[in-house]
Amino acid sequence: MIAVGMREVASAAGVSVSTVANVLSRPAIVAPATVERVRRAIDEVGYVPNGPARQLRGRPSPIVGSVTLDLANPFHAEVNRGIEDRLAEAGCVLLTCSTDLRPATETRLLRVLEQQGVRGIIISPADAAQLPAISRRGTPVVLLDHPKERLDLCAVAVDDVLGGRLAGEHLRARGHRRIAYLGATVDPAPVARRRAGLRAAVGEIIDVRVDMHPPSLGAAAAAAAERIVALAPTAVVCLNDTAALGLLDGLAALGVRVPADLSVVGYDDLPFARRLAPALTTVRQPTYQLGQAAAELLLDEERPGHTHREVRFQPSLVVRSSTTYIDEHRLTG
Amino acid sequence: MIAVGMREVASAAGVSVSTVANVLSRPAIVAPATVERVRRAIDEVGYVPNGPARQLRGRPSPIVGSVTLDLANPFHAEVNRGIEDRLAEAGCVLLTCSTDLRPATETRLLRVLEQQGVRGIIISPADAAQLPAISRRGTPVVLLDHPKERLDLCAVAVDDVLGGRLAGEHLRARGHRRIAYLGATVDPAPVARRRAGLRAAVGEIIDVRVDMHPPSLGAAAAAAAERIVALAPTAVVCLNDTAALGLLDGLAALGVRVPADLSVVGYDDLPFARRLAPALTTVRQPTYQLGQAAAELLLDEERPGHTHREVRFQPSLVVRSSTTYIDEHRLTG
DNA sequence: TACAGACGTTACAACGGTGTCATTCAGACA
DNA sequence: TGTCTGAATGACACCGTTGTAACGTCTGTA
Repeated sequence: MIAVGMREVASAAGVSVSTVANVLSRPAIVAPATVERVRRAIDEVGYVPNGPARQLRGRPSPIVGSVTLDLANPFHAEVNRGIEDRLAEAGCVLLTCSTDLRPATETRLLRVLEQQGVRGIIISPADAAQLPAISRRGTPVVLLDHPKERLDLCAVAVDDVLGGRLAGEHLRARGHRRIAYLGATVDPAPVARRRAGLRAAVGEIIDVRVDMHPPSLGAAAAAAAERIVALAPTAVVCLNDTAALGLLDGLAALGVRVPADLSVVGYDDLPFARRLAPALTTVRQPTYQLGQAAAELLLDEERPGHTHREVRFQPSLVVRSSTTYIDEHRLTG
Repeated sequence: MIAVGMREVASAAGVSVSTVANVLSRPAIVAPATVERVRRAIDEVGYVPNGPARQLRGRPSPIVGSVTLDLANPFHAEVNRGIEDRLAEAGCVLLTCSTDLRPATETRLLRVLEQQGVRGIIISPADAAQLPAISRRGTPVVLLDHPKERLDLCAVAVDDVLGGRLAGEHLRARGHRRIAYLGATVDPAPVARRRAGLRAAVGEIIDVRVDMHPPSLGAAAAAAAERIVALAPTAVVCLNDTAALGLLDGLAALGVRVPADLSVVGYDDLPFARRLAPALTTVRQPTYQLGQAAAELLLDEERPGHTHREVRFQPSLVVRSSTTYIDEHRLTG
């Protein structure tokens, strides 16, 4: 229980702490017999290197922090897998946390990560204001699924406007004119851009805004079903699949048939989307690649001539059976 | 970009570093005017405390590590929320990572967490062997969703045997006799116990084992559909809802109707379970409470008279439409 | 035998922050 | 005026690890 450090290893092996340090950091310069002896002593006394002390001496932290909006959303999990796989090659470890869309939580998490001197931060921000300062103070920051715009940071983003437009064009082509958008009272930037794309495609949209902080996103969407029905749209575009899932729940409870009475579009194409009743029309984002690109940019920050840049991906529409033609709707409804 | 430490703050405020330290740690003993001056200097020079240096001097880390089997599984996300909420009260921050069921990854993650001197570790282990040693060396470890058994650690567990039994009894009561179990080639301990409970309830089970490391769990389960159908069971119990989702996909592709041709049971009651086609019969675990209890146990580790103990929860069966009576099956099939 | 050079090992000073202890100084009182 | 008290501040050693530079030893050569 009492701390065992290099001192204990050294005395167990009958050498100085410097030699123990050498065995750990540059074993080539130590006599093989000594290396062996020290290694044995390390196992014997149960020595575990002290990370903070190493960091204090200038060794970089192996930890990269990932700050997500909602860990419960499998979208982030898949992105993280992309990040992790790339980082592992560089000997780093990814530790993730969730802000649940709360700026105060985000600030708290960022402060801890910066103070701990993590190797870098990959973040889907609720509020990007404080990020450039963190980057300037020396902790690399990469924006994820968030437009770079004028921020002096690296960013990986999906063309959200296009995503929204794809959904809108799909619905218009099927005759829909009264289209509702189910969003959060304060949409994160990328979500707001999806809405903008949708609006550009359909001319006008009926806004339905719900307070959806995780984990009640699904429940909030379900509760919004009644409000939406009262507004009599023929289609609803949801800010993401989790909200769409909740909405389907709420609609089912009201006896509203999808898509006969109302078409529903999601966003993200989560694994469950194609197995829902009805299978969900949604917009797919390249999640794994998004993560890989973010990790790549983060690692690039350490290279000398680095300049901040943005990598952009394209979303694609996945048409399933939760959307249908408005004429068909009129006939069957 | 050059590191700004207490030295810079001190000279900006015209005091010594000791005084700066005092302002930060024990502001009461410093003259109010000085406190004010130092605070201003801190903002002015953009000082951020150096966590590793503080830790080296004995201050505990604010970070608690959560090691999960599969971060993409919303089950873990919900558990983490329970942990986080409780930890936040204690001023801690939860950082999560995923082993994807790989013991090598688990070892790597645990090593980093221990070396960083985290405040504690909450883990759903793939392999619990190395955990007691970590605990003994001074990093508190709490087992999550894993039985304590003879391990000298705190644990939070669900009665997995009961969970499996509930699924089994449900199927037997509906006339099923040929029951398959869809599991992983190496089930984590709690999953193996679910199987044991199932077996105890139904007498004999047809084992179908698939290599399902995340993220291909769903795909692997889908691919197993054909094998399962060939074995002609009347019901399948899946190791969790994600596998059940994949299996439903695979069965649909084969034209097998659920539950008419085959009943399917999941485990976890993830949010999407009740919206699937058909709505999934599954076993629910108290996720959020599981997390809270784990956090509670972890915090208790720091108290003087602490002794390791286990907190156990009960699962419950949620019957939906993916399971039906075998007679009905015979008639309609 | 003396000496250069290679090799292996070690002493030491940092890294940034903290607590202990000593020091300084203003003000109060005899 | 001298002494004492208390508050406020600062000098310093230490936490565990690392790189540098210096050390000692040993081999081989002149």
